[in-house]
Amino acid sequence: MDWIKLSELLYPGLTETPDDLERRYPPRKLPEGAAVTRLAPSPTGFIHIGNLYIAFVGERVARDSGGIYYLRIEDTDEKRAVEGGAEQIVRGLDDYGIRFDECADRDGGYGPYNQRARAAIYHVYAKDMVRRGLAYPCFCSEDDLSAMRAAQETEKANFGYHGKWAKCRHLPLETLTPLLQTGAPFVLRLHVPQLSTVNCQLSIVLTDPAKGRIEMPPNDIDHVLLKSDGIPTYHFAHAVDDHLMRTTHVVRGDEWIATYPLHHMLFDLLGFERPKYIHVAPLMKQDGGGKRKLSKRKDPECALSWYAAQGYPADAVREYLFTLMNSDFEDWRRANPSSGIEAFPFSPKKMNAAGALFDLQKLDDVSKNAVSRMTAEAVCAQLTEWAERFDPTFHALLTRDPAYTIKTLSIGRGGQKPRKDIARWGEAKAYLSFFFDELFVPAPPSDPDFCKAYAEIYDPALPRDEWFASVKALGEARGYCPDMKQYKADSTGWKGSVADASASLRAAVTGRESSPDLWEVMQILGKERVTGRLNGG
RNA sequence: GGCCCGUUGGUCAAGCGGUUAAGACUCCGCCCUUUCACGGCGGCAACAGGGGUUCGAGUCCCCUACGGGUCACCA
Repeated sequence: MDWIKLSELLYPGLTETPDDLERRYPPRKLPEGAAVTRLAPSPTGFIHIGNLYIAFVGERVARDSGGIYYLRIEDTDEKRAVEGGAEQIVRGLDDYGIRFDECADRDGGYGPYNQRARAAIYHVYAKDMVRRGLAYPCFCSEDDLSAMRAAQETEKANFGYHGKWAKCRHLPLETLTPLLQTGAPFVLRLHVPQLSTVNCQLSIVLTDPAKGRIEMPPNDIDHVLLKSDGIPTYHFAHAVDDHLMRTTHVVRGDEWIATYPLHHMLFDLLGFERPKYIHVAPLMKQDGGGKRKLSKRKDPECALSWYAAQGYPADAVREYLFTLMNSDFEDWRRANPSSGIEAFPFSPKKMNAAGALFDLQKLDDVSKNAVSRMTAEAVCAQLTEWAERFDPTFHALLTRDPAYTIKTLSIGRGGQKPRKDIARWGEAKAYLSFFFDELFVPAPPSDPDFCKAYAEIYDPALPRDEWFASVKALGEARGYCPDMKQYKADSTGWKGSVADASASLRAAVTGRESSPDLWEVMQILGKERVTGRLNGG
């Protein structure tokens, strides 16, 4: 076979060489040990919570080493591309503090950062591989391939385009030439060389900080390198791009482990130095007795947009994801409650090899803690922003008197033991309802007479202690024991305890069994509204 | 079916040949307390099963079971 001739037939007039590209994209000038990592999503516009999880890993590996974190859009599949999808991804990740040093509109000298725009680059390597007899055109149709697959199943052979099944592998130039001249569609396949030429390896080894040492048989499949539209498959693009963009650490989902032997072979054949790999296990979901991968179709919490709609603060989602990434994160956070997350000593080695089950209950807890550490002003700002998007009616109430709103959010905040009432902004409306007459839902108090009597003597000028005393005194006169210990020891003769008396007041004023500190609630509400509600109005 | 990976309480998990097998979430109880919370203390609850190796195994090896991934002109 005259491979040079074939390469000219395939890519006439293409004169650029791999060496030219080496010169155009020289090694980065970075300090020793600086890692270059990337996020490489498809521009579907949909961000999976797992994408964010992987993004954090890559971002931390780059940042912690003083390296580069960049975004490459893998738009090689037309069917999946969505208008504006790439921008949505950048914006969505930005909300969670993910920033890219390089991306489509911030070229760091290694672009373009969209794979479709790199077609000419891939063709240089494609032509070079054909010249070296490492790639060939394949004219098999979809039907041919499914027939092959069916035959392999009956013969119990390994699936895939390899060995005797690779029909187009040995087509002579005389057959190829007319086909190509008539413009018959073809894909370019890898021509797997004799194993002996690939360092005689009987097995290849992947060493991964998260997964340990994995040994696998070498690739023997003639995988597709370029699709019929001339755009590469993931595998070929991965090798070319991550080499040319000088990626040092490939952070990706562990579903790629199975194709690692192919990637290993591609890097070797192309003469590229292989990067390090960090394969991240998927986030799982409890499903009946077992667990499965979080699914875009079945699980709403799979989408990053869901967290925004629920009103989970971005910080909380990030904190939770970090607890899944490195299990000592929680201990670190307890010891360093106010440190920025970048101070946490993240390590890929500490990641679990198996997929972690995503637990919304735990997220709520983490989120409550995160919210409890925020100032009232910060809570107000985020809540208002959330409501503007997702609950306009509530937004109108919150912004009617911002100072008032901040007061309602200040109760029990800022001390050593802050309250933990809210996990997500979507819960805030119910939590704050009694502060707004439009939302207030009255509940009948257990002792309306007591409430009315208390309305007579309520004095907002009283400081908290004296206010307590006045509740106790009136309660005692009406049969409520003022001393909890005494009441617990012997309740005979009492209508209830001062706790019951308070509960009655709380019900009248807030319409609920539980609320923040009643004295402060009353202070904020003002005498008129308090006495009105105590009187059943 | 082939090839890989995984399996410690309901969940997240520490553990790196000798531990009373940490800690966190959930749930329950008690304490604190004017209430609601917060907080404190305590409780329930685990090494998938079977064989080895070893004085000794959650930790090393093998087998089985179960779970996951992959085997596209998708990434």
